[in-house]
Order: sequence, then structure tokens, then C-alpha cells
Amino acid sequence: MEKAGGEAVRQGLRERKRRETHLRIQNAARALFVARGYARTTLEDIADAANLSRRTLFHYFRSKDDILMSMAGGMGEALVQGLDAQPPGKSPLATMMEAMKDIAEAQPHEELLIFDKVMRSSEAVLARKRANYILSEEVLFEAMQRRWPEPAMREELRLAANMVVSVVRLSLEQFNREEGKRSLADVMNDEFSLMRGMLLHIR
Amino acid sequence: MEKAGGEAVRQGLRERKRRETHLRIQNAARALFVARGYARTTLEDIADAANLSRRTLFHYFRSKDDILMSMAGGMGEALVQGLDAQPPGKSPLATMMEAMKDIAEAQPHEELLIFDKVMRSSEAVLARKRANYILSEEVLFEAMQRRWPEPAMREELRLAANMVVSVVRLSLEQFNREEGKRSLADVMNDEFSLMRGMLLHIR
DNA sequence: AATAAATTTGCACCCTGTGTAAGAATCCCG
DNA sequence: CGGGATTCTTACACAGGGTGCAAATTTATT
Repeated sequence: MEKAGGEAVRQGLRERKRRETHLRIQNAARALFVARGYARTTLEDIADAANLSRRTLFHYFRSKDDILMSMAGGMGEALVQGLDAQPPGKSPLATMMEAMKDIAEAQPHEELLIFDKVMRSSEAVLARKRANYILSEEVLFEAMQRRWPEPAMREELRLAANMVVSVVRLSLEQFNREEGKRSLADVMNDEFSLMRGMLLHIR
Repeated sequence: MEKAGGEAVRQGLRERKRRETHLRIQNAARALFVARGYARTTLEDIADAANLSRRTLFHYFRSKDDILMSMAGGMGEALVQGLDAQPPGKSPLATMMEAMKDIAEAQPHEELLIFDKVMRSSEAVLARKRANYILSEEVLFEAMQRRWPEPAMREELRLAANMVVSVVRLSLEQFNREEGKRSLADVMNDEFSLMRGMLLHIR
């Protein structure tokens, strides 16, 4: 085998196998979760379906929750990517508004609806999912801090990150309640206007 | 014993013992959590300290988490109480602003700081705590819906509930970061103004 | 091919949480 | 007061998640 083939190979087989196994676990788990629900799927089930031992699962995921959460493609990361893609010049909140729109339009709406159902099959998962929103908020906050490093803006950024993630969450929930009647982007737009309206005239 | 002594007695000894045991567990657990941290305290430890069997704990709390959470006095309930205490006439958000102020002033600031530390001793607990914020949001939303039952206001109420809980959470976090330098009420005020300012001039 | 490094696995073990059934305490009513 | 109905407590057994450890297997290096 040639050794001068660039460095995309890294450590060759090992890296590749690792990725492949990682995926195999996720796929096996996804199928089982959708079929039987989260709680009624044991780690042994997943291990069997993925052709490895229970113990080995823990080399790939820290916990059962982690397996599930790894599928829900971190919202935080998406928001950060969206942020980085925006041109400079606008205020934090305005910038994130744009980013949100782009993200919403890129979402596979089908998947969203399916996943929502799995999440609701277990109390623990729902809790974890919710905790993750706050995690997303932190991730986003840090990315925003890199873009607007002035210390005087810190609290503003924290609030902006919170508002963005809140709007995304509430919009997703609304989207699921409506069972996808309106597009996610539309829902987000309305939610945001409503928020703005409330704060504009407090009476 | 007199049976006409009002109806505070309910079922007499049973009820009283139950309450007493409930408290005994909480106290034992609190002490252990503070001393060793959440993760390094087992249910057996708690059962021993509270003088009962491990199995019996589950008649009083659904899980280890529940024991801890039962101490953090539901924020949701506090907000609902605060809401019910406000006079009618104002908008949802304005009403909750007032309620928040009252609540913040009634908080034992010492406890807040101690509890924050325990929470941070375990990943799982932190997650649960965060999930609880969303629970508070729901509780508050439902209470608000009772006060403003018009269906057309539903989304507005959802947003208002979210904003209130968000401000409370961010303020609590800020309060803990500052280690109690400013009063909680002051922090809340500032956070809210900041939020308002951001939405007022989006540029 | 031989050695080093990383992966996989089995095994033993702790902890949380649940079902079950027996025993103990409390209640209620004659 | 006594005794049957309720409710509480406990022991026991067991499923499932998660971790430490060390042997066995696989991949990398030279």
C-alpha cells in the first residue's frame, strides 16, 4: 500500500473501522428505538443487533442516552455553523435571526416529526433532550463570544443565545403540535414577531 | 382523643408519620449530598441514615433524583403563586414581571448558593435540573392560561412563560456567578431591561 | 516476523429501580 | 376492647445501566 497518498487516511483501517462501527451502532439503535421505544430496548439488544458486545458499546458511547442524543444532530452545532456563515455588520440578535432562517429551511421535516415521537416514549429521554437545549445555548453563546469578544457584550450575548434557542425550541414544539402544517421557518418567524410585539408594548 | 377538633387531623397518626418520614429522608439526604456529593451517596446510605429500608424510599420518592429535586422547591409553583397574587388588568408579561420581583425578594439567598454547588456535583443532576426549568415553564403556562383563557392568546402565553422562566434562570446563573454580590431582584431587573433593549432596536 | 499499541471481550461487581409476597402497624367499627 | 380491613414496611429476587480489570484479539510499525 502506498504511504504517500495524502493524510486523509490517518491511521487507515483503524479509523475507518471505528467510524463504521459507530454508524452501525447508531443505525441498529435507531431501528430498535423506533420499533419498540427507548425504554424497552436494552443495551444488549443493541449490542446484538450491531454485532458486538455490550461492553464495547461503552467504548463508543458514554451511556444509552448518548446513543439517542447522538442522532438528534446537535442543534447547538447547527446554530454555530449558521452563525459562522453570516456576514458581519449586524447585531447579534439580527445575525442569529438570519442564521435561524437558513437552518430551518435546511431541516428534513419528516425526520423531525419521527424523532419527536421517540423522544416522548420515555420520561428520562425527554428530560435529557430538554437539558440539551440549555447545552445548545451554551455552545451558541461561546461561538457568539468569539464573534463579539467585547466583555461589555457578554450578558447581551447570553440573552441573545437564550432567546434564539428558546424560539427554536418553541417553534419546534409548535411545529410538532401542528404536525408540520406550516413550514418550520414560517413558524419561527411568527414566534419571533410575537415575542418582539410583547416586549414592545408592555402594558 | 377528641374527634371534633377540626379536620386538620385527617387520618391521624398515619398521615403525621408519613410527613415526618418524608422530612427525615430529605434531611438525611441533604446532609449526605452536601457532605459527599450526589453521586457518591447511595440510596442505601440514605436509607440507613433515615432509619428505614432501601425499598421503602421508593414509597416516598420515585427516584434518587426526586429526592434532590424535592428540596429545590419548585420554581414553577412559586411563579404560579406569584401570578395568583397579582391584581388583574395588566398584560401577561407585565403581570409576571411584578410576580417575579416579589418572588426574588422572598428568596433565602444563602440557600441558593449552597444548592447550586450540590447541583454541579453530578452531570445527571444538572441535566435533570435543567429539564425542570422547562417543566416550570409548562406549569406556569397552564396557570397563565387559566387567567387568560382566550385561545387567541395561547402562543403569546407560551412565549411569555418561556421568557419569564428564562429570565429567572439566567438571573439565577448570573447571581451565582457573582456569588451573590447583587440581590437577585436587581439582577433580574437588569436582565429584563437588556432583553427588552435588544428587541427594541434590532439592527 | 516480531514487537508495540489499540480494540474487543468476558467477568465480576456496584447501583438504581421494580415486582411480589409476607409481616407489622394503624385504622375503623361493632 | 377486639378483630377484620387497610396501609406501611421490609426482605428477596431480579432486570438493566454502568465501571474496573485483565486476558485475548486485531491493527500498526519497523
